[in-house]
Amino acid sequence: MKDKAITLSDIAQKLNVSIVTVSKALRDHPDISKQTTKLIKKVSEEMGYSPNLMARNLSARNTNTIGVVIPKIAHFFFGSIIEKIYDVAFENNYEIILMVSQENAEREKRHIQTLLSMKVDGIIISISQETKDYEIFETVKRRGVPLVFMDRVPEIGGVNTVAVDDYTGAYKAIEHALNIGYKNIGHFAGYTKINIGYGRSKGFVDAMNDHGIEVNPDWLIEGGFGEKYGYEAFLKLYRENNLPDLIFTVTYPVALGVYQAVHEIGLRIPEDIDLICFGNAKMQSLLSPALSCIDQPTHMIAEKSMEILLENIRLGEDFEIKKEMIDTSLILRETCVAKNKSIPSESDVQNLPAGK
Amino acid sequence: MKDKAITLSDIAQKLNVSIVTVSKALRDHPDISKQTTKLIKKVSEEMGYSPNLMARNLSARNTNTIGVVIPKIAHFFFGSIIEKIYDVAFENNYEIILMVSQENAEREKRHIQTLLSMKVDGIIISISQETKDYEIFETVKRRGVPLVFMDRVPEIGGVNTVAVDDYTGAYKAIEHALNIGYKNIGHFAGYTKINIGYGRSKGFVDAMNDHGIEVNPDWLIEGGFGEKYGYEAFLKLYRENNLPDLIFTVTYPVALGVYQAVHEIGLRIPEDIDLICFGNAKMQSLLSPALSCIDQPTHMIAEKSMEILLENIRLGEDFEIKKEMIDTSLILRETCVAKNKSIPSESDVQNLPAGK
DNA sequence: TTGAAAGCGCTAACAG
DNA sequence: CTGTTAGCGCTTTCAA
Repeated sequence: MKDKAITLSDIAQKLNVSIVTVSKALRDHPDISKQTTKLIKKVSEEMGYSPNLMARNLSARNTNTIGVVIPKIAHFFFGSIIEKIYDVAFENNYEIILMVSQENAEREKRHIQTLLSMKVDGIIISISQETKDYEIFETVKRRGVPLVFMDRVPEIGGVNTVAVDDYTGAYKAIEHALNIGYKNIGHFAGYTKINIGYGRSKGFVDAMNDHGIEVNPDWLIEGGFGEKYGYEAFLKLYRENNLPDLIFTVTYPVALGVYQAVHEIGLRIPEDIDLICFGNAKMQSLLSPALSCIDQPTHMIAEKSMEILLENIRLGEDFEIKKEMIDTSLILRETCVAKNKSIPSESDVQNLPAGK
Repeated sequence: MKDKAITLSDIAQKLNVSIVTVSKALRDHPDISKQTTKLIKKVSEEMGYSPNLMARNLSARNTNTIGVVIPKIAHFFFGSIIEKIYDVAFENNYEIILMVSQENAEREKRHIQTLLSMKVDGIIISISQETKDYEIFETVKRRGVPLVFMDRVPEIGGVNTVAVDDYTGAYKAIEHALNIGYKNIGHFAGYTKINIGYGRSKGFVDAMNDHGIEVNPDWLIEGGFGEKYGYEAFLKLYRENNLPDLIFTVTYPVALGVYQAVHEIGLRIPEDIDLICFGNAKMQSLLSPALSCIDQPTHMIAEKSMEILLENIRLGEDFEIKKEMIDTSLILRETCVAKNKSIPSESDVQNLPAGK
């Protein structure tokens, strides 16, 4: 009933040539004459030949495949990065094997092992929020598999990294807030053990201190990068009757959690509590009030990561480690634009992306 | 410099046993004694062995790998489905090869061919909005590769499908709108050539007609499933000075496009124009006003699709084609709750998902 | 220009 | 219980 897949040998038999000839012809090897190449291609097309990649990759040394490991996928930041990675891979004739760690270090490790077993040509990874053991990354390096850390970068040397300038982004945002009159500023910091949490948190603290304001430790809360954490952290402060005037959140899901809590309690933004977050998503401009943020250009992160990885793959041993730093920009919408007033700013009206 | 990967033969040599013994031991084959199995496992662990999946899959007949093709990824609906698919795959020890067609039929076809070449054990696909040629799906069937169509389903027989009950969902939503007093209802219908567009559109038309209201053709606009289309369709009606009272959009991104346009123009929802859409996303409850919608349970779609596919893989020829229909539910928030009034409903306060 | 031989790393069938 | 023999489908020498 079901067709068996056509193999090189089927084609060879039909044409009374050797398997090798067919193999070469299909890959436009100069050994084979134009004429036979053409014939062979035509026939294999007719027969519905499709190469067995397992076999091809077993004898060849490269798979034209890139492994990508991310912590989450139903998340604008990663979704957007992934989309771009897929596009760049497609243009360069690479396949992507995407793995999702769900912020779980154990799972992440298994995924990397699987990628090694799959003989991917290179790996791009954004580590989980709980990853502490970097041994597996050493293994990857030892295997000679090109590796790029993206956004969430561990503290190990000799690896490619593409990171966002978290520190400066946070610093400038807080500086802006101070300039418009805020003093009582809190920070929902996520995990400060991960570079992104650390950089953003440090930017916050330094900006405060540089402006002669001491950080209130009650308002500096660690926890996670998701909504639930923002929701709970806000409720905690609210119950303690100890709200700052402005909260700077480490990611935008954390800010959404705050919105949610604020809505439920019946408070108002920005009158009762004002907000700004690290990370952009097009939905933020549709929130009410529209959420201001520090924008990380996801497509650039994706492009840079792919660019570095592909070059590393191409050059192999000759490649020199690259550390890329991506700049952020402050996008002011309707939050964090004036202390204790709800003045919609004249700021950037976000245009819709063209390709939708 | 770089370590070569350890193979079975390396382990065999070190232990003075045959390759086969090692191979069997590592897979807990009953042939091998507990003791040697234990020893072999210990040693290969120490040596850092990781199986070569290319080789394994070439000699075995299955790859424990599932191919998934979707039109977009940076989109709540698909992102959410994909996340769940990854989870279910992980639990069942399958790997996922995810391909993104970007709503492009040509690309979709190439992706499917690649998946066949990769010898995936099965394929789940949500077809692109422009897919017309179904020949490739026949090829998949002929190859005997289990196939499940998810959400967007082509009109061909003899295939597994997991679809949402678009018709009933749309019908009930419109019925609700009519009940609360709306008569001038428009519909941004996307592509009605695809099942989801067709079903939703038909539900809309039938509900209207069944309640004795004729559909105004000016208010029934086709175009696409993305924001840009919603944005432009609304502007078109606005410029023509021909707005209905309520617009039912085929997807939630289309509704977001409308929000965007409405904001820019300076109109208000729901006073000037009211909205309801097909498809839920947690951000909708944070919009102002919170957007009412017809909820499609993404996790159930993902689970059902995987369940059917895995069973089809397990049973092979003995499997009987399944057609699954997923029910929707109406979630009323702050739009489409009362004609020409902005009354926040007492409706479902959406709780946060636990696992975030 | 073509093809025969060898092998990529692994598994399945059989025999000892 | 263990190992020998044959491949899986393809590519890469190397000889004709």
